[in-house]
Amino acid sequence: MEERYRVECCETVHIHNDTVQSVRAALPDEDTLYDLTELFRIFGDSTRVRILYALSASELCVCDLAAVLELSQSAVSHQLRALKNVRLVRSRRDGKTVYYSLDDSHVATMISQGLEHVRERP
Amino acid sequence: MEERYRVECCETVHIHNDTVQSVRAALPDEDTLYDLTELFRIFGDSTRVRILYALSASELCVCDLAAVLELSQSAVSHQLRALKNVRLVRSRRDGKTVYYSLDDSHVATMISQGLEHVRERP
DNA sequence: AGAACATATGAACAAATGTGCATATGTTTC
DNA sequence: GAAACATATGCACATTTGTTCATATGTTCT
Repeated sequence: MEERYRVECCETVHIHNDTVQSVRAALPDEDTLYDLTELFRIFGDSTRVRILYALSASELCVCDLAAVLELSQSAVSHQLRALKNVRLVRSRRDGKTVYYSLDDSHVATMISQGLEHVRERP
Repeated sequence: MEERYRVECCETVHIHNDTVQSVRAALPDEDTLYDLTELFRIFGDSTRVRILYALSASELCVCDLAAVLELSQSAVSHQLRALKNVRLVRSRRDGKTVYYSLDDSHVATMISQGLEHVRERP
């Protein structure tokens, strides 16, 4: 699925191969990059962003979330599982009810950074 | 595409409707939520995450990026456009070459928060 | 034990999306 | 102006992915 690439860039050498080499070296190892990608991939969905934002306001159970976001219980539950897999949220059970909340401070930071970004310019 | 929802949550009232109401009120307005979602959606792709990470190391031209990430010029260019649309990257032209860099500090912060997150636990 | 309720999950389908191909645009050099 | 090069873009297609439906699991209460 991937076109063959050239090690030298742009055929000519007016841009240094050194840069390409050093940036390549600066990339995290493949596992870390995979995890990072997976994290942002899970972050990158309308429903999940809304879930995360709601949870940044308050711990909520599945049913509350479904009500807040006007989604089916099943859809919310599926998405919560995905969020939990990358540790964006955590859960605790209280009787029949399962409460979800943001897992750690990074999540809240990312959301607030995102908000600042979109609010910065028209 | 969306199941009808209940305003009261969980049929019974053991979880307060107050919470649902207040969380709903705490959600950003629809436009902001749309932009935030769009931002994270663009963030949430393997190729684009790698592009952003590479750019966090150094300003690069399209061709350099293609070489660094071992992707076709076309694929990189398509993704750069998407990244530019949500202002995650910016570009400057120098002759035939177009250089890309991260747009602002939020982007770098989000990446580093993401990295910290994935590195936190096994 | 059985009924009622909250949540989780598997399968299937519709919709969204990334990539390659071909080609267009923009810039420099001869 | 034409050729060469770097980048951009429209289209088509294969893959991915979010939702629904039906059902399973887990918990409480009588």
